[in-house]
Amino acid sequence: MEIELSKTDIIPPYNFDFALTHYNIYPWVSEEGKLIRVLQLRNGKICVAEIKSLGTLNNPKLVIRTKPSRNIQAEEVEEIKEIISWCLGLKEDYRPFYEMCEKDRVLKTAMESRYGSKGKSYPTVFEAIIGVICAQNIQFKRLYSMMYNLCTKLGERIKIAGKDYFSFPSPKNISRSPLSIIRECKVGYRDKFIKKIAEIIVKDNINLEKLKKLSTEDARKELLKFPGIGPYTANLVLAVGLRRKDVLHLDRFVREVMYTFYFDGEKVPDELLIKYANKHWCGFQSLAVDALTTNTEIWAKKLGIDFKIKSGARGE
DNA sequence: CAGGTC
DNA sequence: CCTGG
Repeated sequence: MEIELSKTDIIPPYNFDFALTHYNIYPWVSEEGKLIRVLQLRNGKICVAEIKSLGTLNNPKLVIRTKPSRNIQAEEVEEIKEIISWCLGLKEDYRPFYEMCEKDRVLKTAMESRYGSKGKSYPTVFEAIIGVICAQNIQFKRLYSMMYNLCTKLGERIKIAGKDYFSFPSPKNISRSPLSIIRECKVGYRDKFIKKIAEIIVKDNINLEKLKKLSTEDARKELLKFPGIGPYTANLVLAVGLRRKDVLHLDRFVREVMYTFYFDGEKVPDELLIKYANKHWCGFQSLAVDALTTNTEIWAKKLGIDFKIKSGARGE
């Protein structure tokens, strides 16, 4: 089954190549020009979506091929299209953000090589929450192995052309797996949080997708109720799980980048960083931070700065 | 010993 | 608190 997405589905500019080469956290996989991932549909069905580009930056066109190809209902096709559109931000208009970058020499430089890129987000709020919890306290690249382990040990397996693919595990799967198995995924102290959150969702029958309809403030309040979710995790979930642009997460990488490029290398208190972001990147804080923390060591050279922390966006 | 949370 | 650096 092939699904085509063109002008009416994608707001240009759209840079598919960026999506293909950055932040491919399992179950996202990039293979031979195709972006692949397993999806679990509302009715529980597991399928694989393979996305490739046939268009250009200003005339984007994507084709989604779904496997297995048989027995896909019309409403399932629609659902797959919606999921992919959401994850890749196809309907997001980033032009106001680019306009803002024009006035910021650092952001302008950071965005130069990724014009038309749109942040990749998680298909479900649940996957976003677990993903961000795994992102606490680590160098970014470790996130890849944690998510890979969770999927291969606890996700659903599907074989396509002799190759195994895994879905991101459902709350139910996680909630009923022993702590020791979750621990084996090398998630460390996060194991209890991950299991606890899954248990709460199953026991209280919570539909996390409803958070997408709430205001950023209300959604944040709901997120903070879960164990293991503090201000950092809540804000990053809002950014990568709910596509909120007006949130800021401060971790060591973000702090370091802001000190270096906006405060002359001086370590200033968080309050000042927050104030700066709100003032200068108003409404686009999360997009600015995304730009600043992606391939930093590469574009920093154009500004004559030798930035020491590696970004991890490309997954090494 | 990070670093975000408890 | 875990784990990788």
